[in-house]
Amino acid sequence: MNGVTIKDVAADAGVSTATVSHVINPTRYVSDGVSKRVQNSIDKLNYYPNMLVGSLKGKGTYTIGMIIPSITNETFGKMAELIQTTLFDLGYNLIVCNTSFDTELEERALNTFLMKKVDAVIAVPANSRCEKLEEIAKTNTPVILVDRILKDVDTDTVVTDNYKGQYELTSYLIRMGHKNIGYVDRLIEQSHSSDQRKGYLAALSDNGIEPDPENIINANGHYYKAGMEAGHALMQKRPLLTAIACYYDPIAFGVMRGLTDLGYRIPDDVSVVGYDNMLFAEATWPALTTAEVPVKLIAEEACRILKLRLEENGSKNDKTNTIHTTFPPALVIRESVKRIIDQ
Amino acid sequence: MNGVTIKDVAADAGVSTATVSHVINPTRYVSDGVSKRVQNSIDKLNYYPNMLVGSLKGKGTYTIGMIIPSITNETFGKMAELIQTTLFDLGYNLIVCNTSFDTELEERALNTFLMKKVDAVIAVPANSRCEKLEEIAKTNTPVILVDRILKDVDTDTVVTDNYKGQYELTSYLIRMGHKNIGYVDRLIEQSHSSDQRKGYLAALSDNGIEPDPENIINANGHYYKAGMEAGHALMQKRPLLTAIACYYDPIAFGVMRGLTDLGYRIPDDVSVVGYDNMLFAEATWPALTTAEVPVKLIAEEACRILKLRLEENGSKNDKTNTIHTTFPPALVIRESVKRIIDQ
DNA sequence: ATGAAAGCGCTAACAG
DNA sequence: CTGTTAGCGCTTTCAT
Repeated sequence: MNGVTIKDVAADAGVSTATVSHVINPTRYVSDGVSKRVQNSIDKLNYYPNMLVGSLKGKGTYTIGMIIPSITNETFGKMAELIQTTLFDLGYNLIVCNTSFDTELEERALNTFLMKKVDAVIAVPANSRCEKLEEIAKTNTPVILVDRILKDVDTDTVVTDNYKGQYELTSYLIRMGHKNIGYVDRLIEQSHSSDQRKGYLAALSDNGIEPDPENIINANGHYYKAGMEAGHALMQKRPLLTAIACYYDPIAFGVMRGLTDLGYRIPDDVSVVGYDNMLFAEATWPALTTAEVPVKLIAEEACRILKLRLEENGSKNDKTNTIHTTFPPALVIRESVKRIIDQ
Repeated sequence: MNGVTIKDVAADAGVSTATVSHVINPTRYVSDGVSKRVQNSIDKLNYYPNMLVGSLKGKGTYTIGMIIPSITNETFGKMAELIQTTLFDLGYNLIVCNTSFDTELEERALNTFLMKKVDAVIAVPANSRCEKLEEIAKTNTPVILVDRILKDVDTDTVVTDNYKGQYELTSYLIRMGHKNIGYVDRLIEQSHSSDQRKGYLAALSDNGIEPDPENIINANGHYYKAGMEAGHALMQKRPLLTAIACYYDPIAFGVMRGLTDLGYRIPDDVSVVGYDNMLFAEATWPALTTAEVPVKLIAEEACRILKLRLEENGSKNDKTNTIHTTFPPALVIRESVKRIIDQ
């Protein structure tokens, strides 16, 4: 039976609740004998101090709220896990809410965070706007945006530089001698995806290659099948392409499969690169060259900032300016790109 | 600025805190005019009622604690996500703690659950024993075990029948004409893995095939590379095998890769089956025949039981007996098995 | 070296 | 129809 309170312990040990409190914390001297008696009662009764009460006394809840589109997504999942374990070490628990890109759900989740008095919010928002997050940001509850930025909100942000990631990947293709480089883009326009495409375009321009809109196609989904279709369609209308960059590993995998079905050999006839370095990218055939979102760095930085904000709130100092950290993805070179130029 | 309390609202609206409370909940009649005034103040001040206080008044925290080895694991991640979203609809939040199979971490997580007064615990325990969980199970905090069972604890359980899953998979191979069937097992002995191997062995015996211990090999890890090595080793010592069953999809993928390197064609020379139906199983070449853990059913059943227990606790009725549900995995037939017998 | 009691935010029983 | 107040579990002054 739970519901053992400090009173029960105090009664059992024959002391006041104050003394029990001081034994637990320990916030003032308690004689050895009394201390032991109290400990015994605690153990005997299976007493677990109610942390929620502390929040009534201005101590914070030691709970952080996190919204995320889906922990099932490999990148997001890793972030959530890393953040959770790091925060746990700092004495905080994480309430995670999956939003599946549903704005309404997102808002409801944030509302419960507010009612549960979370000490901070970590968000991978569904869209580029979120009123509730704007509202919370004005509050003294810290908000930290991860992997996605938000319009009209001034909060700390920790993001990937997808422009640079795709720029590097495309530049790599060019260094390997490719000039006719296709790009499979996502259908829905989001800030970070357009950054990625811009990186592809800029790399071409910067290397004296005129970008051709016809070399870009939109995949109809985020799954490998969409990649197969896109690969088919793109190669059929642009047979001279020697390389295809894709916004996402599963799409790249689909493109490889699709082109193989069409009789192309990868990478001998067509080189392919993905994006995200998902677990299976190492296991495709040929193994996929891609760019890796530095999830671990992002999670660590988010926690570092969080800790900072939490400490600031505790000491009632002036808030320092918002922090914006950007991490470039790392090029992961494997076997899906062929060098078609002499060294 | 947060920290707006019911008092602030009451003062702003010129009413008592009781009235504000009754407007929010709504638990007694409040005249239209007053009600509107209060609502206005609430909106104006951005008041969010403190849910944590309710728990002091015996209302529960509407928070559920979940321990899980790693949400990064595809199956566990799906479970956590499905459980979280379902519980959210029921008005509950989920505190997730990743234990990475660390018993000590698991215990600490459970301790904080107790101090945060979670209304229930959902656990995918790291091992077959967990004292803290035993302790909690004796309490009136419901404990629901998912995907793993625990010795010496009488709690509700929702698990997969891995014996049956592997039995079905192996029987399928036999129906397709295979008699020399290898098995790649995991290294570490855990209850559910031995079930799986037993299913393999039983399917052989029940079909008049004498199990041969030499046909079984232990993979040195859970990643595809371990599968490659195991595949090599197994085929080298048992060249007559026509099929290999693996305890886990990534291992099966590794076996396919490894055997392909050795010059075998899959499934023409050797058939391969995996286990878990991970996302990439559809995308391997050939697409992997495997068994799917019915994650959705498991999550739904876990939530159904949870709801039941929560309601019971509320109504102080007698606890009904513990519920033990088992779901069989579903056979997912794709292209990695060849029929070598006439219909 | 320890106890008594106020008070955190809110609800519900009691008053009017 | 609405207000007053005790009390949930705990911490923390203030007393002793």
